[in-house]
Amino acid sequence: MKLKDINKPIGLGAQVAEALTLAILEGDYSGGDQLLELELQDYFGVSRSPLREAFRELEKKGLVEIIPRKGTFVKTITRRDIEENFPIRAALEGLAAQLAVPNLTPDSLAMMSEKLDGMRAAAEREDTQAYYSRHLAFHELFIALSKNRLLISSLETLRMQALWHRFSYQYYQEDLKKSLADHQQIYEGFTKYRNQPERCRKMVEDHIIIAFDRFLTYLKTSG
Amino acid sequence: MKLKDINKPIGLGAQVAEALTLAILEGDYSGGDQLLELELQDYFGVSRSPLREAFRELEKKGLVEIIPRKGTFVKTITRRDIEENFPIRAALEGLAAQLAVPNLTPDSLAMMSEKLDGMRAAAEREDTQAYYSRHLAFHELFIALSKNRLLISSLETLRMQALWHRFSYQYYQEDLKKSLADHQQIYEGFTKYRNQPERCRKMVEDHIIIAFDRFLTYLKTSG
DNA sequence: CATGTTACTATTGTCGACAATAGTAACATG
DNA sequence: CATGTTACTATTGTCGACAATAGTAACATG
Repeated sequence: MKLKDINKPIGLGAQVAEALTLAILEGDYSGGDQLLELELQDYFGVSRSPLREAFRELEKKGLVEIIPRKGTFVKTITRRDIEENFPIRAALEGLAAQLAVPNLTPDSLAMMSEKLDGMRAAAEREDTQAYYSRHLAFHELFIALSKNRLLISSLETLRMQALWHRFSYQYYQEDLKKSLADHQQIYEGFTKYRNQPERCRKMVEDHIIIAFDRFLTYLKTSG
Repeated sequence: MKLKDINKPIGLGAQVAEALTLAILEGDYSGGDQLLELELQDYFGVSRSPLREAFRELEKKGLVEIIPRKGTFVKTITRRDIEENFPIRAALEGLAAQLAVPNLTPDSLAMMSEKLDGMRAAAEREDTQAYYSRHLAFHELFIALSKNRLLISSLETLRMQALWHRFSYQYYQEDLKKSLADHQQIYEGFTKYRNQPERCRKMVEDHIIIAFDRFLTYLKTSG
């Protein structure tokens, strides 16, 4: 029998951390903004202990920088940050794909196909929002199948930062058709190359690098 | 002109975190041990605030696990942890090598050669301790040359965990000659394949995977 | 004896107060 | 006027106290 984790108690610190994470991801703060303890203390109605705990949590996620004796500041996303993030994600998602191959079951392939259908539907009605979240879920599928917990959690952090970048450049609209075709190919690759993990790795890695290139091109032409 | 970072003030929390990090890495604690606030409060002569801050720091480094309402516990290193760590490190150090290639200067190659000499000297007098620390420095050279700060800091964490593993299995003695030959080859690879970053990547990645295999074999035959 | 309840203890969670510091503004000095 | 000094304010750092909880032991109940 498999027992589910009993739900952990969630303290004030964790709650505040979650609220602040959302606020930052949604762009309520600008890079460089200081998170003032006194102010947030009033806002959330908690004392400074859980607040500072929350700050640590945010630091771990890479959303803020804590400078001793000065304060906690929302990180500024620079182009360099993006350029540093992508190659790492490409390497690690590629690795995840490779490790996922031996764990691919008909079931999991069916789930991927399902997500793909959802993406296609969203693309057809040009619902970028829906497309994007399903696209994230698609990636999460094979990442989870890598069964490497350290890899999964590392990618979670890296991908959150990428998500944040995305929000910062919110006018960026993906070419949904191109992206869909890419993912269709990845799915087919997983079905075809069941005995070539290395090939699946390269496939996913290249996919992310190409998406990155498109993004960079967008930055150049629009900025 | 390049200005050096002015030295950041270092609070009690950071000091305690450093002391505890060393204690854990050196094996003063066993996996599963609880870090009691009251006890450490007496030991370090600080109050609980900086102590809890230190716990967060340790959690970020992956050395402890904080369970709400129960406490902070030293992580237990399992074989699975090691098995999860190595492939990620291999992928990322490989990437670091690839990114380092365009930044390789005669100077930096000379430094690598120097480190290599130090390793050779240590290997000849069978000084495993010295060999190991120089070996770490050798890797750090090309990691730094990747000039990708996110990659550098990610690898720092991953490599610390590996270091910790090593301490846990302290009877593991590397075959210094084999290891030295490997690194000699890596150095030569960097000098020869200056226009083949991909090749350097594969070279370093394979190196770590092979070292990992040796380690696993050791675990099997000795455990 | 099996189970439920209560009381107690050890520990973490949260709070508000005071200390220390960084940054700034006003003033003093030559 | 340029620089040094002092006083003040806003903010983070640290502390000790009380609250809440988890875990255990003792007891009660049928």
